[in-house]
Amino acid sequence: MTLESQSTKEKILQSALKLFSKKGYLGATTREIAKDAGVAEVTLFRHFTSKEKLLEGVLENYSFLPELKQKMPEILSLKYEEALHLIVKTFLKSLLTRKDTIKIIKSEILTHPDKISPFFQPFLRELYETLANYFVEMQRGGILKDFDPTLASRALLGMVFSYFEVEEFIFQREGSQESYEQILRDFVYIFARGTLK
Amino acid sequence: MTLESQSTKEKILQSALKLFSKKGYLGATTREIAKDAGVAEVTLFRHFTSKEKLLEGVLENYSFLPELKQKMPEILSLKYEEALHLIVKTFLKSLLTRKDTIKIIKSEILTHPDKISPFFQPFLRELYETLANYFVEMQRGGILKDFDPTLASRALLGMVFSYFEVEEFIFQREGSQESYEQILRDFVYIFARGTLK
Amino acid sequence: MTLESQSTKEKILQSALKLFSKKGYLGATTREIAKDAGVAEVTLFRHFTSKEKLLEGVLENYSFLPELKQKMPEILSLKYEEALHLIVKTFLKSLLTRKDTIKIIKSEILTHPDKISPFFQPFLRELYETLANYFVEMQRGGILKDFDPTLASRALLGMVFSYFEVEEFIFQREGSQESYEQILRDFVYIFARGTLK
Amino acid sequence: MTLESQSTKEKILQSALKLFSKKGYLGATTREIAKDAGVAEVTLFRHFTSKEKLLEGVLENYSFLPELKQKMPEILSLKYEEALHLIVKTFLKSLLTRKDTIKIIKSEILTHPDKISPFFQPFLRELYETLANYFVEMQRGGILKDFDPTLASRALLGMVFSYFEVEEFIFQREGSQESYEQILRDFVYIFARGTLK
DNA sequence: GATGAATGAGGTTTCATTCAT
DNA sequence: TATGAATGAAACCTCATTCAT
Repeated sequence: MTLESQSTKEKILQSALKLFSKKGYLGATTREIAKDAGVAEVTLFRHFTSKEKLLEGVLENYSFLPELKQKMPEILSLKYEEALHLIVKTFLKSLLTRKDTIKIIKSEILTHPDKISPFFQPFLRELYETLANYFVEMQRGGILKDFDPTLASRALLGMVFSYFEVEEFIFQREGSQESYEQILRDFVYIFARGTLK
Repeated sequence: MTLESQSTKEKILQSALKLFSKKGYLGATTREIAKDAGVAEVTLFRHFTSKEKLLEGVLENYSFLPELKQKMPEILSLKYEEALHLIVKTFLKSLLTRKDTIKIIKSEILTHPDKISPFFQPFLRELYETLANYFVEMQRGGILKDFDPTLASRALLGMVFSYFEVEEFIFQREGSQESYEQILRDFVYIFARGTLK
Repeated sequence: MTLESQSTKEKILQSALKLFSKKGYLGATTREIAKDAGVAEVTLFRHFTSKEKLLEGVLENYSFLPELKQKMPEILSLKYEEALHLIVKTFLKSLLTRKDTIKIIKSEILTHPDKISPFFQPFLRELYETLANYFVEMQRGGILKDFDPTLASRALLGMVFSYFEVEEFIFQREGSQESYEQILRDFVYIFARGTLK
Repeated sequence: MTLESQSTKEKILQSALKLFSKKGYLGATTREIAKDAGVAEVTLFRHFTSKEKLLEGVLENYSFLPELKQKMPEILSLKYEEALHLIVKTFLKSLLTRKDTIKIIKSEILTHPDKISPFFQPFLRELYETLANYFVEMQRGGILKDFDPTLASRALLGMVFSYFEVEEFIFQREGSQESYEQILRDFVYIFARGTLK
């Protein structure tokens, strides 16, 4: 029973993620989400009270996980340029994996800032912080120049994110991890030269 | 007559831009757009046939202009780092000016790719091309290293755009030109060092 | 001027006849009638005040003319069966000529009885009367049996009208005068035998 | 459940029949149909998807039934003139019963031939056929002259239908079965004399 | 927990018509 | 006389949601 019901909820969430990301929050109707999930429309409301709660559910459920943090020890043991490469590779991988969620965030931040921001801002801050800490470490080690570490984080991640955004959403290119490999190398090369002492 | 009518059309377009960017295409109703423009709802349809045509009108009307190109001569006469600074400054200025249009593009690309892409892709390609040409010039002059010029364009503009995006849309920080000044300097510094021979 | 204006009015009436008969009174819009007539929509209202007045105009303008009456002398000089044949032939010809008007009458009598009846009832009554008078004449001459002459008129015309109706409107068969020739002969034959002494 | 729902659907169909026949398809609004049926407007759309489907529903639901066929054995056992009388009486009864449906057919055939024809043509053909078969039988028995049996069917039914049409729809006379009795007798008398050997 | 039936509110769009020129 | 621009009213239809089972 609990299992059954969990799975029902899960099915609804998956359909919602799929359809919200394809048609936007307003464009996807509860009717079609329910149909896609194979349940009656009312059942959706049993589980989520309102469409907005469903959106929240989707965002919570599929929230980013700090995979980067988990890789931090490995990163610290690598040479600077290799470390940067691992960082952006991990970042890009998570972007590709969360592509649907990112679509929703991008298209709903405008109309539901109150729903999106509280969940997305902390993630961003922590991401920047984590990377900035790494830069501070390296600056202390005398390896890097004395730049604003948070700003540099945003520069590096920004290059990657913007590239990803344009490729996937503007040019609609469905890139694979591998297809991004060389680009990441080039970005890292420029950034590394620009920040090394 | 023509003047009157143009101004009516213009008023509708402005209201549409405002409301589409605030509430999204589906979230903004023709009723409130008309009301905001101070005309009857039917009048809107006399001028645009359908809501979709209105969206097209908004996008066409407020289309980006290659202000960068116009500045190219001046850019070529400056020292590399100063040139980069002028480039990103011009770019950011246009982002801030077109903020509402960008909002619409970001949130509707998902659900109206057919409407948005044809108008946005060429602009992007030309933007990258223009900047890449500058890099090629500088590489020929022996000033820059031998990197992929288009990719580098995207790296530089990506940093700026991503920063702009996060500030304005995620952190909702209504930044002025001036408030971005130092950040642009820092980005340019990193990028310049990373690309100079 | 008067000529010009008459011709404008006439063009509108023709377009209205055409479109009312194709799409019904409600189905045809003033916009498309005006467009078909090659005038601005407002011009139509200059000439007819309202859509209803336009319908009246169409009905008046194209009203049936008692072509039968004009043929009465000839009819009286013919043998009974030949006379009947000329009568139904004349009747059918007028049906085929007025087909569009008949369409309108059939489809609008329901929703505009007040507009249609006053114009159509007198015509019918006169038609029946005229034919009945002929029957009375022939009964007095001892040629025909002693039946109700008006009822017999309606029987004869009813056969023809019903056939016409089914062919043209139900089976959509655009018949020519000639294609009806034999059918009329058969109808007349049955009716003649049924009424002759 | 099923019963409840059937009754709701039935109520809507009845109101639609009533209002379509009174005001025409375009003249009757879904709003008033729903109101007349005592349900919300949306409910109407839950059951019929679109106004056109509702029209189809009305036509299907109230389709003519070949009551004539059922009476065929009795007819065959009667004398010719009595047989004809029973035939036209049955026909007229069905016309009076289906008056509303006939109104709709008459007024919408023009604008919805695709909806009406497929449902009405087969009925007509079968009606003509059934009656023609009777005439053929009688011709074989040497009782009737050698005329085209289908044409004769249309002549007989045409007289009756046309009379009905003019009375009910043009003269708006709401006739009862009885009021038609004598007229039918007269029609039958003429037709019988005209076709008997 | 799940659902078929029902709904109030509101969406885009079209219509006949008027105003000002 | 003729018209381009504007409109109030209302059309069909859809949405998220509730009720009763």
